[in-house]
Amino acid sequence: MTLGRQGSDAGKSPKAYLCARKPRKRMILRQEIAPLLKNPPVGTTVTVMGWVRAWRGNRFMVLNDGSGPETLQVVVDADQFPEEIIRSIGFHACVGATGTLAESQGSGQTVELIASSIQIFGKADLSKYPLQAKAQSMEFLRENAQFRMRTNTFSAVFRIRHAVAYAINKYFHDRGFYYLHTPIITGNDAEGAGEMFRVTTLDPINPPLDEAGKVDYREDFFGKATNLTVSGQLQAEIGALALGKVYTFGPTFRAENSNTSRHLAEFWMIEPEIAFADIENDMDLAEDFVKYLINFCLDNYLPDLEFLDERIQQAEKNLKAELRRPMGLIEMLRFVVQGDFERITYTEAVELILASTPYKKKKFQFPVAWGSDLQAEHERWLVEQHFKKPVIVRNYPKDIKAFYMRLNDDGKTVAAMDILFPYIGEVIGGSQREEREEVLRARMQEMGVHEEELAWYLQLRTFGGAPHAGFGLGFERIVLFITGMGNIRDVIPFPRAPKTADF
RNA sequence: GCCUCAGUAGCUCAGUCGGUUAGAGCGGCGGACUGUUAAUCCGUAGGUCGAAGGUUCGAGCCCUUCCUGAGGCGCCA
Repeated sequence: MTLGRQGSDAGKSPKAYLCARKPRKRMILRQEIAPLLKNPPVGTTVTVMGWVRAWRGNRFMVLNDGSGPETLQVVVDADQFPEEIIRSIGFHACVGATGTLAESQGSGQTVELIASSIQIFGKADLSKYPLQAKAQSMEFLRENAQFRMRTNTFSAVFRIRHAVAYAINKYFHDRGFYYLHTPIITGNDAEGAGEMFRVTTLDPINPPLDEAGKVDYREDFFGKATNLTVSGQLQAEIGALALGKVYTFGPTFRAENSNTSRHLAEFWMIEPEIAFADIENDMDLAEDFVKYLINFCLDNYLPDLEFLDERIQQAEKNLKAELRRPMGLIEMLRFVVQGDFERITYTEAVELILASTPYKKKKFQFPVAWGSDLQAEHERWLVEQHFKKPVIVRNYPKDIKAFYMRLNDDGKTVAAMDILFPYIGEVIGGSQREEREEVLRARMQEMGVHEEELAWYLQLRTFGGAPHAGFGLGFERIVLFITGMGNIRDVIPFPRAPKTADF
């Protein structure tokens, strides 16, 4: 039995993963299909276990066990097995098969398993089972999330999701960062990143009231009003100003009524925070980091990416040429990691948009002016039409950015940066943090952030402060980009969004 | 939260100008076949047309409200 496959663990002896004791008699022993097919031991007896992807001609059973996108065709001589066994084989039934691995007589695969014994683990009654052996809509599969990982598309998506998560931890670990767990329940109401979910144990029908007749949170579990976190950044800064380089990687919650294919109410976010760093260091780290994640998937999960690439091309075959993606998935991923991201200032971005053809032809719906935020249509023009590659925009007007971002010498802009990707828009938002106590205090006042709530945050500047910077990467957004999926709800196993909390 | 589109069989969809008994492909079920590649062939069952209300002699189709989904926008990662 082997764990791990194309990753850095591949090639190690399978024994390394088993405990030292000898296999017991009743222990289930199987070989996983993806590693088996890398170097197929033709002529030997093997046992595989998985779910039936296709059952053709009462003779050919195609198995997949999730170890990769690869399938193994099992040849079943119906006369050699009881009818009950044969009748139990069907789409997405769970089956084990033992037999001899042989060169395939057919043309769709190189090897196949000639079954000598078959074990039915779980039948799937096709008159009731919702999925079919054909292309199904993403929406339908989302409603049947208990089964969707058995499909080619979603098993590939979730293997890639794993790969990205692993690569994140590996990247930071290899570079001396420490993984910091910031709180999921927070008493800060000043994180400044949108609407929050209230966490309470008070009776919602009959809550305790204070003298003013308002809900008395002094009687709540934590003795104060608490919420689910919208960001671990402020706490990560504590870590950076002690451990030097830290990152967080955990769930984040935003109670915004966002109905788009790029937003979730519960998503995972990576927030590195580094001491002794300015906005330039921050951009260098962010660019190197996302390129690493993409390269890791290209190097270790290419079969899954190839499947997803093929799937997108099939889906877009019937679209008009101008609606199709200009590049295939893998082609685009290679393109992104090969070149430098374009780096421009907000001011330059505004100038470029004002000089653009769509602006002159009044194709943009929203006005463009220095001081207002770039609209999605402007960002898309910059990334997809003008530069045709990822773009980092930095030095935004201070009035449209958060209080903790470092004020530039011009007094008008802050050292903030957004990385914009084709198709998915903003994938990273970051900044150099304001380390000058008096400037920070003034900014908090300006933005209406109460000092007393963030006294500890200000103290990081009073005592042993340092220039520092960091950014937030939306985990599902980068998975969305790497898999080429169209909706962020399809790259998280159990999506949470407005009116959506099934499973 | 806003705009647009959609909701008809298990799935994907067609349904003309409001008119008799609502259709197809796939899937299911029954059978045939057995070196297939989403196998193929024959047969067959399956619908409260998203919900409620309204207009009309008559509504899948028109009107109102609501629910759900998709795409776009805003908020952001």
